[in-house]
Amino acid sequence: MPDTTGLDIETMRAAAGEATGLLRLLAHEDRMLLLCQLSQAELCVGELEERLGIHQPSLSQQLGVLRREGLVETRREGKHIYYRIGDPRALQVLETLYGLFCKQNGDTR
Amino acid sequence: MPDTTGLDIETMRAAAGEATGLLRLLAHEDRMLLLCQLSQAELCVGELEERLGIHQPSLSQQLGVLRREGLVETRREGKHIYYRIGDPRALQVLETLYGLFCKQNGDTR
DNA sequence: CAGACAATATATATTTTTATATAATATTTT
DNA sequence: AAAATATTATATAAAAATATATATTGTCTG
Repeated sequence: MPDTTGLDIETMRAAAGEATGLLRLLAHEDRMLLLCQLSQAELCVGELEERLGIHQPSLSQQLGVLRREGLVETRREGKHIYYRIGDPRALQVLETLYGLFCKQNGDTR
Repeated sequence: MPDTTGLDIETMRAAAGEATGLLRLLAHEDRMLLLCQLSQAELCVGELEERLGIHQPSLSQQLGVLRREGLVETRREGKHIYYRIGDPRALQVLETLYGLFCKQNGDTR
């Protein structure tokens, strides 16, 4: 574990604020699933809807949250809008969580 | 990035539920700061209060949340109650966040 | 080009959850 | 019993989540 005790409280609070800001965005089941999908491939809304079984307006709303906060980026292709991860920090947290909650039980995928 | 696309949606949802459950607990500035302190040392409430400048009842309330959810464990010594981290998963997420939000700017501590 | 259709986004209202502050109470040691 | 420390209860405020309805944008057909 890294030693954070030397940091003054103001600095720590600032970092904690940033960190919790990111965590709040990730701490939502649908958004988490969206990001997991997007960590594997760029996908359009319809594909996400099909894979996750989330109703379109909910989907679009959560994608909107992620977009406004910079966690995902988009690209339009005809009537489809493709989403991809746009924040490497989110990706790294996702990776840690994968190790903790998905990889257990000898699944060495 | 690990490949999660092969997991069926039910399994993914279950894992996402667990993961977001943990994240919700971490996505709170005071709780985050508490856990950061406790990642370095076992501390009693008074010490936490002094280090973080959080009012005692707020502190106790958030410690209560963390305790009920198993993220921290306690030990009594006289009139003091010492807290320590009780969930290795929390520790690992904290470590990732430290790398992303605290270690930047050439701080090689 | 108008009109229809398909994909995605936004707005709004409602409910639920979470946070915050204060006050009151409990526990343990001396 | 008193002092120090910690916990719980309660009320209020603020923030998120959810569902439903509606709007926008682009494409294709006749």
